[in-house]
Amino acid sequence: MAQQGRTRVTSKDVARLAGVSQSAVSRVFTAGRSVSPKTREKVHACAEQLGYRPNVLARGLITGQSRIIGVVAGYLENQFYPEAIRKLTASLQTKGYHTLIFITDSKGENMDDILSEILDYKVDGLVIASVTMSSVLARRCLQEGIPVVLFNRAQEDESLNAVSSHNYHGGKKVAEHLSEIGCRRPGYIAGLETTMTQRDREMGFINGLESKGLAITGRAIGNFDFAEARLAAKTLFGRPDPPDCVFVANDHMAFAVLDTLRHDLGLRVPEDVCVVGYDDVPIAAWPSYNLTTVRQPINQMVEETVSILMQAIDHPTMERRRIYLDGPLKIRATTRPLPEKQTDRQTQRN
Amino acid sequence: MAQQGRTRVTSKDVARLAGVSQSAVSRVFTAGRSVSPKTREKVHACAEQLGYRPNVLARGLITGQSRIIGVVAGYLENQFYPEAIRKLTASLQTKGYHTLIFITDSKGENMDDILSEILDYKVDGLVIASVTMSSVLARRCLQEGIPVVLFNRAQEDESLNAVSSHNYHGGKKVAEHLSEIGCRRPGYIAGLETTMTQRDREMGFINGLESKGLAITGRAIGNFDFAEARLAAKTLFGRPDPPDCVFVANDHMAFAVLDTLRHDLGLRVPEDVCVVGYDDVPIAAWPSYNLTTVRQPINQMVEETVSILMQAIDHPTMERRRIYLDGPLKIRATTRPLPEKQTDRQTQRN
DNA sequence: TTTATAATTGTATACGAATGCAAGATAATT
DNA sequence: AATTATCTTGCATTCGTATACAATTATAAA
Repeated sequence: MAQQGRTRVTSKDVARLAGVSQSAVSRVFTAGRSVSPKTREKVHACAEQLGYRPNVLARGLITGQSRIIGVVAGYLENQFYPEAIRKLTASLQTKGYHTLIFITDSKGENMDDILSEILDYKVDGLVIASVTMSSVLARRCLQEGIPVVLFNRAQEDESLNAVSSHNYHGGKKVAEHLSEIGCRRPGYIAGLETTMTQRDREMGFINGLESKGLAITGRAIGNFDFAEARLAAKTLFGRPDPPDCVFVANDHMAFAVLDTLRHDLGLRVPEDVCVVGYDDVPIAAWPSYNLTTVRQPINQMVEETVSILMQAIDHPTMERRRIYLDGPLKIRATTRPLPEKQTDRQTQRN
Repeated sequence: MAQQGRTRVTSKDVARLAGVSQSAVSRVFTAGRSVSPKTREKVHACAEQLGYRPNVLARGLITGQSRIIGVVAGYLENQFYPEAIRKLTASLQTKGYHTLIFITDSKGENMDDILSEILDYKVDGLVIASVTMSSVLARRCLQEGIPVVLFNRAQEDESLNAVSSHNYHGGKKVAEHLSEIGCRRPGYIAGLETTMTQRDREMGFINGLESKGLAITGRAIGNFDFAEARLAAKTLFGRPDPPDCVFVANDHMAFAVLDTLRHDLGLRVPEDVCVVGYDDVPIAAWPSYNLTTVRQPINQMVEETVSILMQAIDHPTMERRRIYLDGPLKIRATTRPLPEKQTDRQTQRN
């Protein structure tokens, strides 16, 4: 009774109208099948007249391909993710795929349930952005032959494909830049400690500093959250002998830090403190922030992700791939320009 | 050959293992079917062992319900939409539905093609955010019995459900507030002229001003775009006798306007110019902006949207509903506080 | 214990489209 | 014109699950 209004037009209806068999209609709508021009034309006309389009779900039942890619994300407050999802969706659309979105809470607690639901849809592939999945689930995907790509998160699990920027290099570049412009007391505001993204960025930063004879003088945890990052900034800069610069694990937190430095603590950026973020989301270029940051090569990342998915779908035996893309440091106005007389400062240090 | 790796577990496999019929297995996984406790338990155990879960697509073929809701959006730069999508997805997830996302370019040019693709998935419902759809497509949805909800966009097409905030009221509130704090030369920066959202906000603003004896003294077009809004602000405030306040058709543009006023034109907000936006996205509360704005009751909007969808799915004959929700004006720091001696200014005006 | 009633189960079929196969129609070859 | 090779086409079956129907079993009533 709930179906009353529906006028489901099927291939049979078209076939009847066109005076051909159902399989003829099917062939007209399947690329690479041989159909005579005459039949093709007739079927197309009838299909148009009835408003017929093949039922993707029924087709998927036969071909075993749903042409759906699952995308798991939480944490959409960080502009990086909507941006990534948009580009991913757009790119997949051109390949004839569509994205089924699954939202986890930021912590990714319900991740496993969510993923079970995804598998119910027999997705052809899976992109996981910014949340952890249990290795049990990972194994299930492998077993079911569903390609998985971890996006913007490296993972211990060696069996999964992954695409991310080279976080270690990025962190190192930040260290070198801050050193060059004469900063001597670097601070660090960390993201979620459980993520590799966080750890790699910090390690790169620490090692980069070390090679310049520097070390982190203060550290606080922002967990990739705006409000927590504000608190972290207050803590870090509230004590005596605060840092003269700070690397914040991503842009989203860096905005919070900038706001806190300027509006709550009355510090000037970059005169009193230099700030560097990571991601280069569009907001970073807005005049209010004009943030120096490491750019994530998001277009390439999306491209690689799609490319891996397509290949893995065609060749299930493909060995897993891990791609790390380098992004440039985009220098804007939250760090000082290279000083001419840097040596003055250098000597001061001794 | 592409299927090699897959171990598709079907209800038949479970049935065989459990020593029951396929239909028994089906009944165990279909709510409200009568199965003996013994069978249920046995089937559950076997299903678990094999890792079986019903194929949603195959199920959908029979029941005519895909449990997929299509969501069409473009313009994800505006934080309002990721936010809305997140809440919508989360809410639908709790009802056992999932969202298939379709991205249009901001102008919504490929809208009709996109929508055709959506219909191929036999979605149970459709949420359209911020883009226009042709009435041809609208009619097709109606004809196929697919409920459509326009989200945050009113539309001429009377046949479709719609949920949005009461843009006219919102615009009016802004006018009243600006008048109360003593502004006398209001400017307006418009969104996309083709949208009702834009028109309603402006009409409300104009009529609100009128009732206070005021009128718009300057107008420029930002088309809901950050860069265009910056240009609009430059134009509007670059000429002699510029406005002393400006209502910007949404927050996303308001940030651009604020940045331009402060960083390019050297104007102080709110001392020289007051600025009001629309949406109250999270960024509006960030210290750098601290924007006075009309709040969109996004939670209620999502709730209503889901509620309409669920009802329309259960009762296809339901008459279409249009919901306009009022949101409060959230006063922050881009408008002056109520002046004590407002009468001084009043007299100046004459 | 017998009969009436309800609960459970299996059988067979349908959903809508794709495809292997064999038959029929066309075109190419001699 | 006869023969062979190539296209097209329809028939029948399949994908994985739900469901109407009939058959069976368990339960309640007599």
